[in-house]
Amino acid sequence: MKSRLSSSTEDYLKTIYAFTEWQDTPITSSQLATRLGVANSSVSEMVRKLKDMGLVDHRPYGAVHLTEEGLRVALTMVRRHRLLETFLVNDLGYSWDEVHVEAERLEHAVSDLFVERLAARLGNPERDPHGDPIPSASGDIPRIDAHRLSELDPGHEGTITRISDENPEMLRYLAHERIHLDTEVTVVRRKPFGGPLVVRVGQHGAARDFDVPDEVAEAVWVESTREHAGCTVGGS
Amino acid sequence: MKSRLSSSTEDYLKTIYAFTEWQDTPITSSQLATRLGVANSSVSEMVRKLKDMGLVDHRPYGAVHLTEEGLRVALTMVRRHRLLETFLVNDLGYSWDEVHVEAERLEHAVSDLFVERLAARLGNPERDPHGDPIPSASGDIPRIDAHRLSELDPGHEGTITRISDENPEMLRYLAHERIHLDTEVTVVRRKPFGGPLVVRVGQHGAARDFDVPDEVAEAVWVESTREHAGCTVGGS
DNA sequence: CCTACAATTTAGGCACACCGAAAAAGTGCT
DNA sequence: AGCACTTTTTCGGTGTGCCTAAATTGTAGG
Ligand SMILES: [Mn+2]
Ligand SMILES: [Mn+2]
Ligand SMILES: [Mn+2]
Ligand SMILES: [Mn+2]
Repeated sequence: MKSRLSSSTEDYLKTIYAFTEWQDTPITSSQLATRLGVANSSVSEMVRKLKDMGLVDHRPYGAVHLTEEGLRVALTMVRRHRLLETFLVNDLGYSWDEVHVEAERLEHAVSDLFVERLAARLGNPERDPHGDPIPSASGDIPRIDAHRLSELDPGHEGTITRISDENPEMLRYLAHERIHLDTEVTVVRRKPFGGPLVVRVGQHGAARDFDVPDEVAEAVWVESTREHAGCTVGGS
Repeated sequence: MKSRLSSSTEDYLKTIYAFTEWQDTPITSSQLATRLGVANSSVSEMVRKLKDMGLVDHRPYGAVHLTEEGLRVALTMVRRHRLLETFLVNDLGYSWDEVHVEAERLEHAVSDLFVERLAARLGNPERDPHGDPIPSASGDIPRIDAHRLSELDPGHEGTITRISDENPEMLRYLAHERIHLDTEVTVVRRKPFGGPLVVRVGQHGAARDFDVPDEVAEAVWVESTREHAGCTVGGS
C-alpha cells in the first residue's frame, strides 16, 4: 500500500482507467497492448501480475477492470499527469501539443510532495490544457457534461470543454485554426453521407464557418450553452 | 551520441564526475560502489559497459576516468540536477535539505527542452541552493575559488559560497543555526588538538560566535572577502 | 454442432541492472 | 621475494519488462 510501483505498472493502470473515462466499456488485452505500444503477450503477463497485486480484476479471456485500489492509483497518476501538463503550459511556455510526452515521463518521477506543491502553486486547477478534468488529491473527479462534436445535431450551441490530446498534430492544427478550449461553437449543418460537419466558430462579429474533419469532430467535446432540452445527441 | 542513456548510466557518470569536482583524485570502483549504494561487482560490470560505450577510460584494477564524451554527459546531468534543485527551492518552497532526493529522480525524466525553459525562467542561475556551480548548456562551469572552513587559519574572513548537500541533517542543522549561503564568517580560533573550530558569524552588531563541529567545517566552503595575500590554507 | 478465424495465453528467450560468493590481481610489509 | 590483506573482477543467478512464435480458447457463420 505504500512502496512505489514501477513506471510500467503505473502506466498500465492509468491506461486502463483512461479507456473508461469517456466510454464505459472496459478495456481488453489487445486494446491495452495497442495503447501501451507493447505486444499482447506482455499485457497478458502484466495483467496477471496486476491481478496478483490486487490492482485489477480479470478472468482469462475477459476484459480488465480496476479494483478500488487500482482506481486509486490510476487517479493519482491521472492527477499527476494533468497537473504536470498544466504546469508545462502555464509556467514553462509549452504549447498544448508538446506537453503530453513530457508529462508521460515526469509523472513517474515526481513525489507526492512535489505534486501538492505544484497544485497549490497553480491554484488547484480543475482541468488541464486539453480540458481533461484533474482529480483532487482525494480522488474526486470533476464531472464534465459534454458530448463529442460529431454527435451533435445542427443548431446545437456550446463551448469547447475538451479536446483529446492523443494526436499532437491535430492539436497543432486546431491551434493554427484558432480553436481553443472555451471557444464557442454552433453546429451549422451535419454531414449528409460522409461530407464534412460545418460549425460556426467564435462570437458575433468574429464568427466564421469551419469545416470539421471527421477525426476532429470525434476529438472535440462540447458543453451546451443553452439548456436546450437536455442534449440532442444524434443517432448512429 | 543522441539516444538517451539509462538512469543508471547517467547516475554513474554524474557520480564519477562529482568525485573529482572538489578533489582531483579519480574515483575507484569501490568508492563508486559506496556512493551509488550498489555492490562492487555491479560497478565492475557497469564500468565495462561504460567503457564499451566510450564514456569512461578504465584499465583493470585502475581508477575510472571520464572521456570527453562521458564528461559532456556528466555535466549535462549536473546541470539538470542543480537547476532542478534551484527550481524546487525558488518556486515550490522546498527547503534546501529536501531537494536532493527529488532532483535525483527528476534529472532523468526531464527533456532538454524542459531544462532550458526552466533555466530561462530561473534567470540562468550560476549556482544551486547549496552554492554548487551550475554548468552552462554548453558545458562551461563557473570556477569557484573557495576553501573548506576546516582549512582556514584564524583571522581569515570570507563569505560562505558552498555547503555540501550530502547530509540533509546537517543542512537542517545549519538552517536552524541561521547559517546560509553568503553568510559572512571570520575564523576566530583554530581547534587546538581536536577541539571545535570557533567562527564569528554574521555582520557587525548581529555577529555571534559559533562552535563549528568537525564534520561541518569539512562541508562548508568559504570565499575570502579581503584579498588577504591569496589564501592562507592551513597545513595537515 | 462444427469449423474458421480472431483474441488471448503460454512457452522460451533477451536485455538490463542488480546480487553474493569465489577467483584473481594488486599492495604493502618483512 | 614471499606472504597476508585488500581491492577488483569473474561467475552464476535473480527480478522485471519486454519480445516472437506456438498453443489454446472464444465466437460467429454455416
Ligand atoms: Mn507514463
Ligand atoms: Mn491532457
Ligand atoms: Mn539520479
Ligand atoms: Mn545541490
